[in-house]
Amino acid sequence: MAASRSKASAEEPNRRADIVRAAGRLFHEKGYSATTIRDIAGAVDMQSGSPFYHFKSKHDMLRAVVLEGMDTINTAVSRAATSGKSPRATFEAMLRAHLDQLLGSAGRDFAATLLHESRHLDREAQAEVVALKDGYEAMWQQALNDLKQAGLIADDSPVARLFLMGALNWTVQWYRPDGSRSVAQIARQFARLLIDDTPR
Amino acid sequence: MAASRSKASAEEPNRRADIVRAAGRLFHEKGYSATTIRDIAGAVDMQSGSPFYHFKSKHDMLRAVVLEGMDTINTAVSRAATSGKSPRATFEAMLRAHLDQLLGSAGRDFAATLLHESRHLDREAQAEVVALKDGYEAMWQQALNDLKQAGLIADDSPVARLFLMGALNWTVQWYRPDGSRSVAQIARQFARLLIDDTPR
DNA sequence: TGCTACCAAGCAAGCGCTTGCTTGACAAGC
DNA sequence: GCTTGTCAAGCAAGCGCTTGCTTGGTAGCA
Repeated sequence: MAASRSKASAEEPNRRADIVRAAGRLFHEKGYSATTIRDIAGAVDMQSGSPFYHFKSKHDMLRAVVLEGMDTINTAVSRAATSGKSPRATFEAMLRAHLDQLLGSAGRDFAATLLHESRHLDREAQAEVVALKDGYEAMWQQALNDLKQAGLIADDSPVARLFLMGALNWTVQWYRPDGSRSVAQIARQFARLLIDDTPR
Repeated sequence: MAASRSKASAEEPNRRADIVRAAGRLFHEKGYSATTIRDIAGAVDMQSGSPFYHFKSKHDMLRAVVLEGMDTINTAVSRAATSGKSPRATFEAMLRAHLDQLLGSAGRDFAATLLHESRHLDREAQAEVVALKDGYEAMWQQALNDLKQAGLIADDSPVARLFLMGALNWTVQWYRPDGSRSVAQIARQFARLLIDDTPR
């Protein structure tokens, strides 16, 4: 979104974006079903009926949050994937980008909601998300293929990709911003776990 | 569970267990908040007030489901861990046991609810689960330490363990029983991704 | 007779969402 | 310069329904 609008100044209120942000945070914290319209409205100092001026339903709010998550993570990882570095460096940059979106304060709530609450979307919106996700995962599959071609990994099968995506996405469950490990450190260590570049 | 009761015959009705099973399935399918007491009661042919004879609240049902999940997966993996085989074989047996509980028809719903709905427990029950989970993860940490000692992996740090647990637990999101890969095949491939036993 | 396991009915609270109306900003007409 | 009309962005109230849970009663068995 945000792209269809020409000016994105911080001056204008843009309450719609406020609602999406608040909804994202609450969906992430409490889950979609346990979050009420009154929670969301209260978080942006509105009456409980007012968000429906901007969204036609609660499902529609979820859709906005999930698509925002899909878009930002896709953009960030695409940029890393096409940075034109070596397969190994490209791969680690992709890891860092993915984890940044998932764990960083910027889009954390959107990405987490995307991962955990998408099933509450109606069939139509769900298909929309699946299509975007397929494209996203194809990008990772390509990265693994490149690593294999370069002789850096032994297995670039789809299961290997799912293995990796699982390890990445599960970080949401245990990563703490105030912990001892930075996102970049985790990305590097994950790369090392898959790529055996120490001669022996 | 099932241990605190002496007889576990299939003859006696044992409606309480029926409720736990139905609740587990529904919590897994729709999520805790989106599942109603009426859903659960209906699934076992009861009126909506009747489950409260067996459980004092909906939270209590969730607690029963989650503890059942924790218990069965812990038991299964413990048995694999102490089977006295080589570190490599033990490890793969543990992978298979974990994935069996997570993906097999037996305890799938319990395990999945444990993974995704635990946050809806009250603080008290949550602490109970965390304590059990810490013990469970320590078992995996030990397995990684053994692999490192045997020279089969390069990294046995906690991050490596979290990496592995993530890959394992994420299988819930993509595994399909009617798919082309069996659980045992996935376990083997996962082991190969971490252990480099092909000489080169 | 007493206990287990349940039903039938319903309560209070909270749910998503709708409705009719207000308010401030801005532009056009005179 | 003042009125008039339009519009976006809400507010205040509440509707119909669902929620988790309670209660009084009772059939069946020991």
